[in-house]
Amino acid sequence: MIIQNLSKMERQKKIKEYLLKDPFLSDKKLAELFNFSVQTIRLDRLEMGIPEMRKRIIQVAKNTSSIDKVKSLKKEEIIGELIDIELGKNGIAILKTTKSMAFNRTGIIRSHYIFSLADSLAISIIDAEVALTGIARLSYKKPVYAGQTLVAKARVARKRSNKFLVSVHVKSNQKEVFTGKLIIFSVKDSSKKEGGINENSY
Amino acid sequence: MIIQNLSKMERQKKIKEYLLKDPFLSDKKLAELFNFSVQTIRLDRLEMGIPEMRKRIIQVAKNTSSIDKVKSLKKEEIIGELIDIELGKNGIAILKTTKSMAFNRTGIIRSHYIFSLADSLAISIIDAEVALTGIARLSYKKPVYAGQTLVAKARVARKRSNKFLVSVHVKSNQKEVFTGKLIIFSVKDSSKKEGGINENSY
DNA sequence: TTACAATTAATAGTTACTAATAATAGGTAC
DNA sequence: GTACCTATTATTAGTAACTATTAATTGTAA
Repeated sequence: MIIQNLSKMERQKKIKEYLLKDPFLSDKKLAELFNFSVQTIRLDRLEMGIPEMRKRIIQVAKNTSSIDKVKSLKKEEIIGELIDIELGKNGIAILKTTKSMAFNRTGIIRSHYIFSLADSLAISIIDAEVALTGIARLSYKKPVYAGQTLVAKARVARKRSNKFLVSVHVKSNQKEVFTGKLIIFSVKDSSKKEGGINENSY
Repeated sequence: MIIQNLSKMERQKKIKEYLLKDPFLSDKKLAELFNFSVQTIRLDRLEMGIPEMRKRIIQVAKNTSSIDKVKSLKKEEIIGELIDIELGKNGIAILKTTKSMAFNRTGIIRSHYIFSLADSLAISIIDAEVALTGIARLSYKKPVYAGQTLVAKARVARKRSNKFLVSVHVKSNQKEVFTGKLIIFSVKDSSKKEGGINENSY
């Protein structure tokens, strides 16, 4: 299954996607897959800041792959898939909706699935051992239908002592379907930061 | 000979132990740790049939990455039990919380389970074929611990055309743990429909 | 045609190995 | 003492999957 005739941007986007799905692909295999030279693939990786295969594998093994940085939630506790995170700042999670999340009759996703995505992402980005939701304001903009993929972006808008105001925007096909403002309380601080921002997530 | 054999055996045993704890150790690092040459470590690994570092890491990575990243809420887990309802007016639902709904570390129930209870109850008391949550204000008063039983009471506070303001109060042991105000939109009226009781959420 | 981006090639150096062979230190057996 | 044996260490050649750098080639648009 060789892919051809791709623009540079398209190729880079695809490389990203492929590596998110399968971090075990070497440059050589990618080159064969996309029918470009190994050097081109390497340049692409460099431009996108994606580390080499061996480092990616180590990340996966250590679970340093963004998910492990999360202290409040373990990976099984996160609804959706966490794809990028900067602790204390922001994060992105994706949820692929299915029929089982929807009302049978309409195929519309039940609101609490969307809230669950937003809420667990919001909690994930708090840099604390224990984080609890206190107050939330939710706004559902558009119905989401089973099969649509939701992209949630959360951002710490304000911090006062142990109180975090987190805003979450959920989109499907570039269109906003949900926004929420959550006030989250951190119960314990885990401030033994080990600087390394990014490389973990791409 | 015996003494040396013993030390060799001891070393190999230790290597095994070290690698079980930390599969990321290279031969070089092991050699430094045990103060033996890299070649000796290699021979030890060979004798014990332990693969090289990179292969060990791949094993670890494949194991951990096989974990299902997308965890969704199961129906039985969120629904709770609808114990009383007056369509268009009010309703009561009960949810027995379990460990699987809680943070492992603290045993505190994840907020979206409580919201799910409140939201699906609120939707179910709306006398409409399709009801969707539009806006919600949530307030978590107290942490709920796994094992506690939650009682949710929902009431239609106001109705304007297809817009319902529903307030939900959730208690555990007579104490309020959550309140929410939800604005729910009915999309179609079901007052004439047969079996007008909501399959929507319950 | 020139200019520039995109792509490919080529080269040297790295890590963490495998595989094979050889050298050395120490003891044992007769 | 010499032959033998084991454990250990060293050496060499070769591998995959890179990084980093420089250079050459191809394509395309002004």
